[in-house]
Amino acid sequence: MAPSICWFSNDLRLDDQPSWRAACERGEPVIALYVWDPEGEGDWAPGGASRWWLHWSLGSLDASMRALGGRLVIREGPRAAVLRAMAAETGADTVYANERFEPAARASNAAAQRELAKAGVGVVWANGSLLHDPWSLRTGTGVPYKVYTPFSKAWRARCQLDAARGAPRTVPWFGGALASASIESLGLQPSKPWDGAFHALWTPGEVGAKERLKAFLAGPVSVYSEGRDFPSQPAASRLSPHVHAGELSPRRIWHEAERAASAQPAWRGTIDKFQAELLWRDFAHHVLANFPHTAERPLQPAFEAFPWHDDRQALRRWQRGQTGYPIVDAGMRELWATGTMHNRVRMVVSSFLVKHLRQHWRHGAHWFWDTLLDADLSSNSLGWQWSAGCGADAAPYFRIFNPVLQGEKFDADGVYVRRWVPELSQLPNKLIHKPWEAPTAVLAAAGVVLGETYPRPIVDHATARDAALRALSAIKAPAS
DNA sequence: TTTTGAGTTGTTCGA
DNA sequence: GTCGAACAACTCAAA
Repeated sequence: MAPSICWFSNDLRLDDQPSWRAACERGEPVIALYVWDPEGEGDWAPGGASRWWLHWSLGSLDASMRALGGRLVIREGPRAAVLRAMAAETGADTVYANERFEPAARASNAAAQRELAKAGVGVVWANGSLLHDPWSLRTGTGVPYKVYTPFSKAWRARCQLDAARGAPRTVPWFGGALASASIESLGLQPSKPWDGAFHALWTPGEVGAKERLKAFLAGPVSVYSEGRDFPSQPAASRLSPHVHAGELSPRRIWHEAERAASAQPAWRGTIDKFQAELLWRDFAHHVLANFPHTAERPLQPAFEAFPWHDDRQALRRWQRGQTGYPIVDAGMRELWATGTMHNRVRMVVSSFLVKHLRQHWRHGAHWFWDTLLDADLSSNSLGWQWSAGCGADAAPYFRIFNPVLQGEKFDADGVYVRRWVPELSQLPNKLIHKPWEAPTAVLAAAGVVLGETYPRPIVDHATARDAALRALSAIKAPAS
């Protein structure tokens, strides 16, 4: 019988990996293949931070396979051509792969499948990245959901979650010699070294992912529901980059969380909250898969006419964490230094960009895409459109975060700001989120010179808020 | 078809 | 300082 190819993409794991299991269980020789094909991702080729992660995650997967007596074969080029060539080279007649749901990836995967069919090679698709496929859940009238709550209710009522299945015990490795590109040759590492702090914070790969999940469910999850809004508390799971790379299956996470809840009944509520985030992730994929234009354009058509500003200088100051609003700057600097940003702060900085600076949400989406280790097209698009008020379940027009109040509420002791904006660290708690209100003597004592050691606010909150509200009313009720 | 209740994460103002 | 209401009107989803 002919060998088969297991084609890896955003599923860089062996545990609960349906296409890997299917390929191994077929019993014929298996080739484990990763194809580096950024062009197949359309306008959303992996950003810098995602590439950094991918580099190490591929290494981890290859190491796991070598420990099992095999290896990961890596090739570069258009997926259709690479897969077809590999099939021709090995005589493989079947490709096993997990589906992708982002519009460009879906299209190029479909094209690859057609190309393979011409050569008599079949593709067997599985879903390894979502709890549930994004197509079958529909409202009573048969259309996709646009609101999270009914989506989640329908999910809980109608979706059965299969058990997670461990890695296959034996792998019938393909015996022939196959050329493989080295991971280094893919050029995934940054040319300028901005990833200095990453290694201390992250362990890309399935092993690190499992450890982090275990550690999270052993303790921090118990305070997740109350603590997750406070950026200086260690209550976040920090699993998202692992999930994005596919090093953990969402199904595995769900079941492990369920197990923790059974062992600790008092944690039921907080674990519900945590599991709901997995449903949000599914919801984001549901929205992008069914409304494929929403990576670029607003779900709500009225927002096509929104009067965005185009101020490169302001955008740059936002990106660099130089807006003069400490909580915003702390978040943007955390992002740059660590490849992540606390969720609460993501909302604050995105609201600030689209409401206070009135820069198009796409600018923010692109910056996050390049700098976030967990950059996920579905979640990123949903999140930015939510912040801008133009997407599914969007924030109401009047919900404009006040960066001072957000700081005072969620970083009352200033621990988060002091960590990321050290030039303000000597200010007292009462002023750390609004240094421009500090008396001269206090500023001097703290070694702060506004406009020199730390910027003055780029915009006045009240003024910017009013302008944003006016802009929003303009697209809802155009002046006649 | 029409109606009804609701909509992740907020702020401001006036009492 | 605390508290409740207002902040548009619309869209979504289900009854």
